[in-house]
Amino acid sequence: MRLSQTGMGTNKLNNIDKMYPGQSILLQTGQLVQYGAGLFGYGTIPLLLRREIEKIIVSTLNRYGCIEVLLPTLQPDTIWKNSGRYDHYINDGTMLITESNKGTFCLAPTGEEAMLEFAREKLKSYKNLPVTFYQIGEKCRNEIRTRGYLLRGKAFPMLDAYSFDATPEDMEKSYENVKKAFLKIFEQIGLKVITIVADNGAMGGKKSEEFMIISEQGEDKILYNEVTGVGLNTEILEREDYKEYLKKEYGIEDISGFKEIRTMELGHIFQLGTRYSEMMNGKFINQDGKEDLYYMGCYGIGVSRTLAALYEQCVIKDQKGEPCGFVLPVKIAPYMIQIIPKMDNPDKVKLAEELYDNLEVQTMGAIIDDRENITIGAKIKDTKILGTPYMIIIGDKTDKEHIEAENNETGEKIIGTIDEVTRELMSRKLDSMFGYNKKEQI
RNA sequence: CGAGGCGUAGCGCAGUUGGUAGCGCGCGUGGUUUGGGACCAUGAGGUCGCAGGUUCGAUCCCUGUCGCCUCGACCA
Repeated sequence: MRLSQTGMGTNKLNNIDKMYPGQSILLQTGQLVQYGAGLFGYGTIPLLLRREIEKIIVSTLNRYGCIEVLLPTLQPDTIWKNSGRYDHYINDGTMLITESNKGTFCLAPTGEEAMLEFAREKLKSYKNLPVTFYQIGEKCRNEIRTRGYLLRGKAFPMLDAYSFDATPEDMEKSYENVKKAFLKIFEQIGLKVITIVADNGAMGGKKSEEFMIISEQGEDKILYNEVTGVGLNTEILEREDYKEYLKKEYGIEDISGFKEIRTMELGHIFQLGTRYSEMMNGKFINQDGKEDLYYMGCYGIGVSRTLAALYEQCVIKDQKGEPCGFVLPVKIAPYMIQIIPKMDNPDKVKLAEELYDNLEVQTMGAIIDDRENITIGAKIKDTKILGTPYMIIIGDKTDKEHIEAENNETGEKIIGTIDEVTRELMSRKLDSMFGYNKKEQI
């Protein structure tokens, strides 16, 4: 990418939001644009980073046997009326609708209804089961209170997966399968998550767990045992039968050693049982030739929330301790290297272009900062604004035989000829990718 | 929906005890610069969120309204 084509000027940060420094930087530098409470536009780097997250989600779920599909966000009101959730979602203000001369349409806040319609067409026999379908699509929820920019928005990309099984035992297996996949996904993205027990009340199933990262920026309070790693959402304690529930479903007997901590919810999984199949007539033909209801599970990851969490985790600080930008992990950074040529020296520009072509051919993802009349110092700072992990300055001291790539996080320098440096960067990129592929075992 | 805060240039903010506005950064132009956020000169850019009211006159005071942020309530 040529920075001269992006409209990016130089950026100076002011008054960074202490609560959400990462997203504050994105907004101040125009990488995120706010249109209203909970409504955001994405600049190219956050968008590409979001795609990287989505790629990890898709490739992992596929490896765990799930099938990707895509459902519409704009849906006819009839499917919501059929499931009986139309009034509920309209009354509590969550679901946005739009009237037209062809009837009323709903902007889907979640996907159970549409996915059940989709699945019912195909999963007519027990021989078709088990199946887990998923999509990554835009969800719309008119949240009564948005919060933390991307962390709780009104329109946001979400992964939602739905499993269909013939028996409760199989549902349990599907649930555990997706749970394992989710853990793998967050591991690959580079976020440390814990799974905790959640209240399944609203969804009406048996078990429910949340994927949390421990963070003061989160809006959830959980009880957590640091020694055993067992945690639960405090909302559980509102259940009258919470003691029996924790013991029976999760084997948790004593919560006296649990401490209250703040967390950010990135994913949530549920065993739904037959609740939705009952409401929407989700049936298949069993071995005896009779109709049975699907046992379902549903599973979600907030993609934009995960993106926000990742950015917040990658914030770096200057000497004064003030947030000054990001360094994204090599594994997932849309662009690995930023090349900064000395623009008034035609030879150096030519060398920089050669290096840029080299890196692009190697598909490493390179940015060349070919903006005119911006000092090298300012361009160096801007590599941190974009979060590029490495930079290479092509200045007076640089030539084909002597190039330096600097790691933006550690300051470490890779020095060598243009080919040597390219090769070293390439191998680091491959290592970061291969590193997790190698470990991956189902 | 309850409580609090804030709406003034693209961004971050001053300010006017009422006389229609400034600063820093950014942006345009000319020049000098170019290895860790350069400098000089010179410009462009704002019906001070919106609507009423008080007043000779409102960005400022009053009322209403809309928007945004935070805390709470809520949250598949």
